[in-house]
Amino acid sequence: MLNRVILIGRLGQDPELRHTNSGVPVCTFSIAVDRPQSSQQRQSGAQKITDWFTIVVWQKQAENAARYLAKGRLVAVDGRLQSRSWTDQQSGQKRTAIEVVAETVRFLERSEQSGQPGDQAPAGGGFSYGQEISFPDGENPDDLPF
Amino acid sequence: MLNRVILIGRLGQDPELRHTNSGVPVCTFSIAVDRPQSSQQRQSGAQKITDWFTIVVWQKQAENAARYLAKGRLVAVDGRLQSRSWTDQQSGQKRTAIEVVAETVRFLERSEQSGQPGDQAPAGGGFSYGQEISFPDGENPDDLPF
Amino acid sequence: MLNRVILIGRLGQDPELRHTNSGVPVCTFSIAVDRPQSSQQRQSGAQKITDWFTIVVWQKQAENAARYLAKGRLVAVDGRLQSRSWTDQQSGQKRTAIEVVAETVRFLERSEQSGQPGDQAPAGGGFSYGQEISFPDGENPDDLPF
Amino acid sequence: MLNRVILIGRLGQDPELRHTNSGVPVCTFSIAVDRPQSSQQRQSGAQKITDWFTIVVWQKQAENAARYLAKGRLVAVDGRLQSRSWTDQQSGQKRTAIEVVAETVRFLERSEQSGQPGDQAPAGGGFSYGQEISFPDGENPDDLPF
DNA sequence: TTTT
DNA sequence: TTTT
Repeated sequence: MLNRVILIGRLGQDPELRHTNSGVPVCTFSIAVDRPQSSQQRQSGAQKITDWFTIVVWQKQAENAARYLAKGRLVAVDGRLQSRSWTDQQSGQKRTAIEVVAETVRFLERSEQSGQPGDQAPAGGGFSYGQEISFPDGENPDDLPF
Repeated sequence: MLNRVILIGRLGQDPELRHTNSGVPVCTFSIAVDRPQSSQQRQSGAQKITDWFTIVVWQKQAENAARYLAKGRLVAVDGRLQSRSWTDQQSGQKRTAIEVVAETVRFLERSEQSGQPGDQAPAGGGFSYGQEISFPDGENPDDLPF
Repeated sequence: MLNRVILIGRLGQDPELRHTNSGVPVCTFSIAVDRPQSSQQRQSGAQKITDWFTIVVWQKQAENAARYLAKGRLVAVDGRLQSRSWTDQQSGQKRTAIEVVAETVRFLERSEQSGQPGDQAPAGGGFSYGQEISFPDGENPDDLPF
Repeated sequence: MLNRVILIGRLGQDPELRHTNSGVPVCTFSIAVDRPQSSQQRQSGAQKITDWFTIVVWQKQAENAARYLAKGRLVAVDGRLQSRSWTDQQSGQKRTAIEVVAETVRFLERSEQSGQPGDQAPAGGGFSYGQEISFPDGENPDDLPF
């Protein structure tokens, strides 16, 4: 009934852009979120614990994420948790994945440079540091293409 | 760096209480969270989609959750997302589970009656409708006992 | 850049429905949110502390809130914080109010009965317990009518 | 019963550190949070709308905030909303302020340099970019010293 | 009152 | 798999 997730973390890899059968863009990437350590833990040299989450964005912000985000970038994600179940073909076991479907993705660092040749911010400053990628879809008639 | 999840949903089964090797109580349960449907979807008779999430609570609130919650109860959970990875013994595959470690669990319905014989709210009203279960642990030296 | 608020509380009064000059419905109500008390505080008979917040909902959910909510009802609100400044006519002082603009409002209790004569849930179950009021506006060209 | 706020914004001024009568450190600062604009609004040259919020942090993180934050810095705040009422001495009117009591404050930008002479990060890297300020108090026996 |  |  209520379902809200907010995360700040860094992309572990460049984002991946796909399209549903009907052509709707979907972008996925994973982010690393460090678990808070007490100063005691830090001082004792305890190893840092990192949680990894899969983020899914749709439509326009999918395209923007694919264009402007890259491995290592820091982002803030505001969205909802979603569970997806399927039967593993190999083992016949039922498995479940949990992903964060982002409503908004905020870039928390200026991308000094495009990670890929040809990647350019639109003229006129259409896309810049700290800007909201756009707005969520919320209702996607199509299944995820993966 | 920032990791926050808020969910409202209903328990799919009675909660399970376990203890770590060092005796720390941990309670787990899963909740069903209905995905919002547009009124159009509702009217068209589209089937309701439900996401299932595993909730983990520690220490005192673990004991309280085990005592006062039961299948079907409505709760609000405020916590953080956590990923846990392991290698499946069967297939040798690496797998990951994502759980919500609750800081607070709120009961949103009066429990008309205890689900288990012997379950009683403490005298003096120590535990009542809409009350916070207690406070989070945040730093659990022990691994999950499962 | 990121702005998210989630509250669960009870209406202090019946909601008020107004309309902007261009006819857009806006509903406001205030909710009481109890501050968590430690069991120690409770046992020591410390008086309960309650925070009061103003909730603003727009458009369709404004109408629904006005129709189905009433003093005393328990709701979950997911939205964003907003500050509004004006100059007090009396004193000439600049003042600021902070409100929660709700994206979604969830009814956490079945409304056993309408609070007002004539208030009826639409036939066909269009509006029921635990349902999302509708979806947010997000962009309101008109100022608040108060 | 549930009360959660997450904000990302920039400090409008340097933070202020005070102490309660019993010596507990409290730090306050205000942050500017830009309201999202559609690209249409941006292109039409609509003026940016900014909401201002007061953040309150206690104890250790109060000291850290006072030491490491400064006007203009970008922070993520995770906390709870609080209302505070008092009677204005001038007018005799009852007034209310709403503040965000931060549980955690994250610095989202490297502070290239201390804003104040004498401000130095502790040797040994005790306090660095992207680190959590510390943990909240939650129960402050003393009133705010202002 | 901030910043890009 | 990230980053400081």
